[in-house]
Amino acid sequence: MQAPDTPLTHQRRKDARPAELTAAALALFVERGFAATRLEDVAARAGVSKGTLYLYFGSKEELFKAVIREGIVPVIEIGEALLETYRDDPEHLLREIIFGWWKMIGSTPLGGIPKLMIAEAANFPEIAQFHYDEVIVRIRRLLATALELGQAKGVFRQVDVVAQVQIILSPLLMLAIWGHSFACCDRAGIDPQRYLEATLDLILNGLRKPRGNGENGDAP
Amino acid sequence: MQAPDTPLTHQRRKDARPAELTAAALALFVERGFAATRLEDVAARAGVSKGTLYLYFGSKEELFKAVIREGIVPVIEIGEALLETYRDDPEHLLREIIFGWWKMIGSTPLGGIPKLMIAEAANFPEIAQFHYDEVIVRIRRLLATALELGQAKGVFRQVDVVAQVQIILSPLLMLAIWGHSFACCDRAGIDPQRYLEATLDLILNGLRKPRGNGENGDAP
Amino acid sequence: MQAPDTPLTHQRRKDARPAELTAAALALFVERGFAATRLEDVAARAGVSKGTLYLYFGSKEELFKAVIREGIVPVIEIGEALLETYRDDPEHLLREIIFGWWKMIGSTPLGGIPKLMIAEAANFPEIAQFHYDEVIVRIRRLLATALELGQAKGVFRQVDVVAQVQIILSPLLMLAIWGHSFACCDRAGIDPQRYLEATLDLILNGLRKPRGNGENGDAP
Amino acid sequence: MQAPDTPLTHQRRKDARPAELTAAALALFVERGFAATRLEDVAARAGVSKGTLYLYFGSKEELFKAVIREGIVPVIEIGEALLETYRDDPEHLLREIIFGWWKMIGSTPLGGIPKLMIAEAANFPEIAQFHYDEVIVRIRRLLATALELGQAKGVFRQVDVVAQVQIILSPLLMLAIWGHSFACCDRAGIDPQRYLEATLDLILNGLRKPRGNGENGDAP
DNA sequence: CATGAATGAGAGTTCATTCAT
DNA sequence: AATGAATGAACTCTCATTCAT
Repeated sequence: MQAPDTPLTHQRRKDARPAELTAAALALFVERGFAATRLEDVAARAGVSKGTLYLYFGSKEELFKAVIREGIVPVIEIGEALLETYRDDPEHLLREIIFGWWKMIGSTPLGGIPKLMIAEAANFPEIAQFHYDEVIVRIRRLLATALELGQAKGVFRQVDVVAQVQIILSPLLMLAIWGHSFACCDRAGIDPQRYLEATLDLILNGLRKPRGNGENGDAP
Repeated sequence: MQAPDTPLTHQRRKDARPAELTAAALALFVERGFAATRLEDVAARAGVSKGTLYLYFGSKEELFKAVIREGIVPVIEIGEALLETYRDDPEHLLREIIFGWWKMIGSTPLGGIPKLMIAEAANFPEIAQFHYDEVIVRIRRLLATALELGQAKGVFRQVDVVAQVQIILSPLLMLAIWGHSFACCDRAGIDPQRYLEATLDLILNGLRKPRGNGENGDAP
Repeated sequence: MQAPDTPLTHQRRKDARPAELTAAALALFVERGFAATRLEDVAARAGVSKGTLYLYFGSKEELFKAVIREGIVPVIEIGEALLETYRDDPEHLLREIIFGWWKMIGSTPLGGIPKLMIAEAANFPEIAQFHYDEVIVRIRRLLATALELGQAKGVFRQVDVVAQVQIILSPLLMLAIWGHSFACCDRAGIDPQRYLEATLDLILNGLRKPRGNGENGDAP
Repeated sequence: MQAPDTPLTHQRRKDARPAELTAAALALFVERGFAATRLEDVAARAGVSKGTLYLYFGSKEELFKAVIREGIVPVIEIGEALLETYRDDPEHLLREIIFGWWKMIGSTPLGGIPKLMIAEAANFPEIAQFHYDEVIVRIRRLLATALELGQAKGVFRQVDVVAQVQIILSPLLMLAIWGHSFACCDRAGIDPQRYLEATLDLILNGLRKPRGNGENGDAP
């Protein structure tokens, strides 16, 4: 059975090229950093010649921008959909966010973006701003909504939501970052599932309203 | 009779040079990354000429190694001393570790090292290994001891200590990293003290053995 | 019944292609120089794709040769015809040569060729030689003949014909060159007609045998 | 007998370098054009390495600017001095300008600048403007003054001075240009002295007021 | 000790040229 | 016949490193 579409014709390649190139670039930028990555290596990894890169991206910086821009599209609708699905069960919602993030971002090549953006933020302020506005802010908002939902439902105690959101995100980001930095030094590297379970354990226990008495957990 | 510090000034400068150079290098490496930092800029920031750098460090990589090596000295004794001082009060110990780290490391130029090492770990595996062995492992051990102390004292519940140590470290590292990356995008950036208080709040509440009834599931 | 020019249009385009391409190339070579002209721009100016150029010219240098070769065809018969027409009136002949040259060459796109050839002569000696032999030498010969005619007729005094020919040509060439170089800097640029009239004025007055007395110094 | 100054010390080289480099660049830019000249060749011709160029000039274009800028300094005072010296003898003044120009500019490496500037004017409009304002305009002014002086003295007839200035300059410029373009094709190339004599001959005869009658030469 | 002029390997970028469609 | 995606050699420019002063 033949696929009905023309197989690997010129046009087909051309359409796929940008994504192939940004994928190759992402991998190398994450591994080596922007400055230490040679465009020739990016091209080679994508199976093309150095010059071909310039048919699709005007400069190394353009390529970098494209890499970052593509890294956000998937992130966005995922979480917001979860919000609707698990509106009634904040703890379950938190679990879904955390494991969903790992499945769709953290464990994929996109998981390298946090490391990359952190390393290059100071060198590319405008890209950093873009990433901040389009990714970070939105993820924080998602988490904040989850926490507030839990508080409204009386499941979570009153906490500094703004701070907690950033705190809760940290172990997730560090998990992804770790995999692209010290993982190789870390002989007995921990299993992500176990790490995420422990994270959820700490967070839920840390946020949960104490049982028994109906009072606020912060009261002495 | 010569003032005793006039000749000393010259001598002192000479002795202080390496530290001045690594300080300058640290600042720039953290800001721009290793590859994107020009030795000329490092020299200029330290107030010397490019060639002078090579009187003290054989190469750019040597300089990098020195920067990392110096970044560990302070880390080490601080915590272990704390361990002895607060052996009887694990919650207080945790608080001292966290705020002590911020005061002595996180808020100082050394606070840039996590960002730097994360970014360059893959490019310099042996330096990464060194940093991992000498810094990361020891900090983890310190925290692990604190947790185990708390468990032994019945203050903390039974948890996955290996995982929790890494999880607890994450918000601290991210605080330091943030200050050297997205902080400038983050108009309403949170206050470190507030952030650390919230961190401690989550951790303690998350680790604490539930009060009153002795029948939490984790209890032995 | 088909309109007879519909099929012709296609055919005609095909036949006209080389000329369209050399015209586009001439314009850009003149404006930017050979090395600084991109074949892609030439193709775009001619309304074809880059690859099409290679259907007609084997290389950039081939294209350059073609441009130069075409630049000579018109030059040649013009003047020699004039020679016959104005054989009896050397002053009129000179005027016709000068203004004819301006009308048919200098003020047309071909007027850029002097600038182009001057700029590239050293880079393409063989093309320079070709242009020299086929254009320069012939124009000089034409002018020399005009001068000699005038001398024979007793209208012009005895001068160094070889030198005067080159001298007389200079203002013409410079007029054409100027239009493709400094013209844009030259706010109060002079009108070509006025310039050519003044040129003719100087030349004729400079060549003319003094009236009345037969004893001008140059006369034998 | 030792020269009293330190021979070829570091400092001495450094002072001489820019001029050595612009001299080398001038020669190659004139020969090949700006775009076709490789900086490596410029460096080699000046006896330094590629990188050294960048210690003195920030880019190829900067180097080009410097080349052009240096080409004007000598031009300026020469002529104006002549103006004072030969104020009383316009014909002699003209002769001095023409032969002085040849000796000090035309026959030296600076003689390549006209060709270079003509070729590159369209590519570097601002440099062209600079050269136009600082060189061309001033030379024209000098010549115009000479003509007007001659007219005031009754030696030259009334002519279109603006046009004549440009016309008179043409043979000079073409002489210089020729030497850097077609000279090699021109086996029987004319001797500059003879060419300049003929030029002066044409100009003076062309400008001179007819003898005998005191009337304007243009009158019929 | 300290300097900074000089180097040259290496990276980003351009563009003439080719060739499958 | 015409296209334009792909190539890779060549060029500009950078910067770690050296060394005469």
